[in-house]
Formats: sequence, structure tokens, C-alpha cells
Amino acid sequence: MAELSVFEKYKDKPLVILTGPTAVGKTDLSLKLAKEIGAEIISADSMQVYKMMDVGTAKILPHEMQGVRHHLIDYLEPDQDLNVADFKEKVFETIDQIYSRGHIPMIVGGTGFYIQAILYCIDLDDDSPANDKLRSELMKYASEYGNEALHEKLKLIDQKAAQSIHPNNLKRVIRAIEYYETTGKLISEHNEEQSQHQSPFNYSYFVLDMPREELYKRINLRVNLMRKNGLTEEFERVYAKYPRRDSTAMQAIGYKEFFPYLDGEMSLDEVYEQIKQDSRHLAKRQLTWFRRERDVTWLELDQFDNDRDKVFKYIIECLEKKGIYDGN
RNA sequence: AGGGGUGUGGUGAAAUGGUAUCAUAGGGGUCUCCAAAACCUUUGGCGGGAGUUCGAUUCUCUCCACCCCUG
Repeated sequence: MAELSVFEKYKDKPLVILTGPTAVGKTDLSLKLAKEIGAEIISADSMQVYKMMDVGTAKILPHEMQGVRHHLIDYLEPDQDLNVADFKEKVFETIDQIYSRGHIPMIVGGTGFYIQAILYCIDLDDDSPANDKLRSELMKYASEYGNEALHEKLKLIDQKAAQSIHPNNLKRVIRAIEYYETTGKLISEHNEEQSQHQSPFNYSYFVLDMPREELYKRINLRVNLMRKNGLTEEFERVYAKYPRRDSTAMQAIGYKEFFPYLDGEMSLDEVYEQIKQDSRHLAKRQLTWFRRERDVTWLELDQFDNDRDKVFKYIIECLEKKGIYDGN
């Protein structure tokens, strides 16, 4: 019943979401919007949470915030792994604070999975926390007997889940088994339930987008700029302090690509080409994610004559219509 | 200009006298506790022409393009 109260608690509360693929220009727009409607920004970015990683994550810096309050940026050390559940918990604390100040929370960032967890109040903080021991056991099993064998195991537990998860998708197979082992319940049922949630919020979900070709150009340019701004050195600083390659932070694009370079398998030029490539792939996956979300408002830049002011005005109109913002 | 070499999807490679394979890029998708992760799927091609042959991407000739050497 705790669940119910969450949905009551946030019923019709205003929430603005601004997202889009990497490098599309979310940050600038978000600042302008936040100032206009009196919002505080909550970052929904799985990598900007880490300290020291400024250049590679294109993190907004304090002197660039124009007085807008930002949350969930720059608060973890790169050796502290974050996951959706932790993130969600933290966000809801923050949202409460923002409401108590009479402000509107605005979620800005490109991690669709995290946004979803908040928007639909997905139940994560229950009885199935990550179990690293079990996970690595299952992982070992898979590498010894094969992915199919592990998948067979899942089939015995949860036929429905097994059907929808590809045997090669080890992470999911493992999580499904873990879920059953720790809760005694089927993850397929859990997911079914959770996916039926309606968001309690009075929200507007904006996705900023532009023609693919243009976006890719911007990505390439931005990575070049990152190099100029010292990304290589930044990586070296972070890695020197936290020399663990499998941390969540070191999986970030703009960092993980340096490992082949350290191992003498790649030149620095190749590293940067790889960073561009990985960023483009990321952008593509992000867009796939947003396309699937219900109730999103797409902001196709070229349909606004590439005029970001027009986009801005359109957003304001939408917010007024929803009663999220009343023009004052 | 002469000699040599190479031309296979956007790129890099492979193979074969009988309907072309792989990687990668590009497109689409899955996702409810590692998500900037993990996984699935798919569109493209034998430089042009002629000949040999039942049949040519493969053999021959020629043209074209590119590369190397010589001048």
C-alpha cells in the first residue's frame, strides 16, 4: 500500500521533462526554460553524477548555471556505482524539496531509463536489491555452460520472461533469475504490473531532436572540442585516482575508449574516432527509447526553422495549456 | 607516353565457372536495479562493354578509373 500513497502524493503535481539525444543542445534550452518558469533542474544523466568527469560528460559547471539550481550532478566519486534504484530514491527526495520551495522540478538529461523510473514511479526499492554475489555466480555458470544453459534455467523458473529475453542478453537473464531467487516472484509479472502504471504527475515530456546527419556532425565536432579541452588529461586524472576499469563511471563514453590506448592497441586519434562512434550509437539508441515512450512531445528543430526561440515559445505554450505554468 | 599492378555493398577484407561470405558503418528494435550498459534485427555490392561457355564476379579482349615505376 506504500505504492498507492506515492501515486496520491504526486497526483497532478507539475513536472517538466526535457530530453533528447546527446549533443542536441538540451542544456542551453533547459537553462532558459528554468529561468522562465522558475524551475530547478534535476539531471537525469547516469554519468554526470560523477565528480572529476567534467569534459567527457559535457557537464554543466557551476559558473554556467546562471543561478538555476541543479541537482544530482557531480555528487559521486567515480568509484561509486550508481543504479536506477539509488537514483530514483535520490530524485524523489529532491523533488520533495523542490515542491516545498514552491518550485517546479525539471528533469533534464539523456538517460531514458532513469526518466522512466521517475515518471511512472516504478517500484524498485522493494525486496530485490542487486545481489552481486548471485550475479557473478550466474555469470560464471553462463561462461562455463553457455548462455543457452543459463537461459534454460530461467525457462524453468519463468517461462514468460525466458520467452521475451534473448539467451545472449546475459544481464537480463541474470536479473530475471536474481529477481526470482531474492523475492520468490516472477519478474515477468512484476514488469507487467509496473508497465501499467500511469504517471501521477501533471507532466510534459519534451524530446528535442534534429535531422540525424546534423546531429552526427554536432557530435563529431563536440568530441573534437572535448579533446581540445583536455579530455585525455581528464581521463588520466580520474583513472590515476580510481584505477578500476569495470566501474560504472569507467564505462562512460569518453573514458572507456582510452583503455586500448593504454594497452598500446590504439593510437590517440583512433581513440577519439571511437568516442565519436560510440556517441553516435548512443544517440541512436536514445532516440529509439524516446520513440517508444508514451505521451512525449517531439521538438523537431527543423520544423521550427532551426530557431530555438520558436521551440522555446512552443514549450511555454504547451506548459500553459497543461496548467504547469501560468505565465508569471 | 611506355611498363606493371589493382578494380567486390559507404569503408576494409574473402571466395568461387553455377545465383557472393565476413567485419564495420548506416537503418529499425528490445529494455522496469550495471542503461553512456547489455542484447536483437536489417537495407546496400562483383567499374563499363564485348567474347568463350549451357552458364561468368571468376577465363579472354577492350575501354574506363585509381596506384606504382620509368621517361
